Amino acid sequence: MAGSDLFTGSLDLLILKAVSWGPRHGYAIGQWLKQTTGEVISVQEGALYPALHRLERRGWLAEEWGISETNREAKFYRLTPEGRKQLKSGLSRWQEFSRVMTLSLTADQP
Amino acid sequence: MAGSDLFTGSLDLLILKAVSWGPRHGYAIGQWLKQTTGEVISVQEGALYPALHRLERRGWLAEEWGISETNREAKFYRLTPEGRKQLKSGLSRWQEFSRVMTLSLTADQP
DNA sequence: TACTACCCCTTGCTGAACTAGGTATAAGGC
DNA sequence: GCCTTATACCTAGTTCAGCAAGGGGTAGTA
Repeated sequence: MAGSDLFTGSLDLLILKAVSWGPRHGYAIGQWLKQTTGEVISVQEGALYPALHRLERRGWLAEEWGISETNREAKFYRLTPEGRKQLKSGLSRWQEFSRVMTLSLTADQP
Repeated sequence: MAGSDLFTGSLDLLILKAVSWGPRHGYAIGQWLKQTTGEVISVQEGALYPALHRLERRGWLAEEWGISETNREAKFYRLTPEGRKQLKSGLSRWQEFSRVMTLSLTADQP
């Protein structure tokens, strides 16, 4: 399929979700993805950071330098109001999509 | 997200499913997709036909000219043994992916 | 001192889907 | 006979997400 283990387009949604509880820096977002999705969805840094910049460029995220929990410089991403709107619509889009997809894939001969 | 309403990579799987009951020509596959997925997943012909050629090139589909139900020339696609194997693994891949995706997207603050 | 974990980034490439066109035939209405 | 609609196939050019494979630098620890 596309790439190795991602259905393209899902990463943006996961990122928005990851920062929905408050500002987070890129590396922490990557860690969260790794933990919650396990080996099923693996996101490389070469995909993660460009995605963050993309979402920032669209105005869905806002970035700000700060200090991480381990006392290092880190760029924190915060969900903008527009980003929260996109998260909401993206969630319902996902639900509709996965519902229809599963329905089709388990359908009997028409 | 990617494109307008597809999660990239799902089309191949849907096509394999569409021909799992027996040979079907491209146009009929498009009609089936339109019917079962409604407006949620819209597949343009400009995406469908290249996808069919792609799957044929991979050896997952075999093509053969024939006559359609409406008495026209049409190219029928049949699932090869390798294609059936791919359908099976694609299905479980989808289940795993959608499970993890939904889990992550509905997760509470960690 | 070396090593690991943390934290950021880019370039070049592949490939799926979109946009926007094109050709041709059968059936049915006028 | 002619026009429209539905059927049935196709391609070229573009966009853009993700991958592979690198890069740099800092804090803490052995």
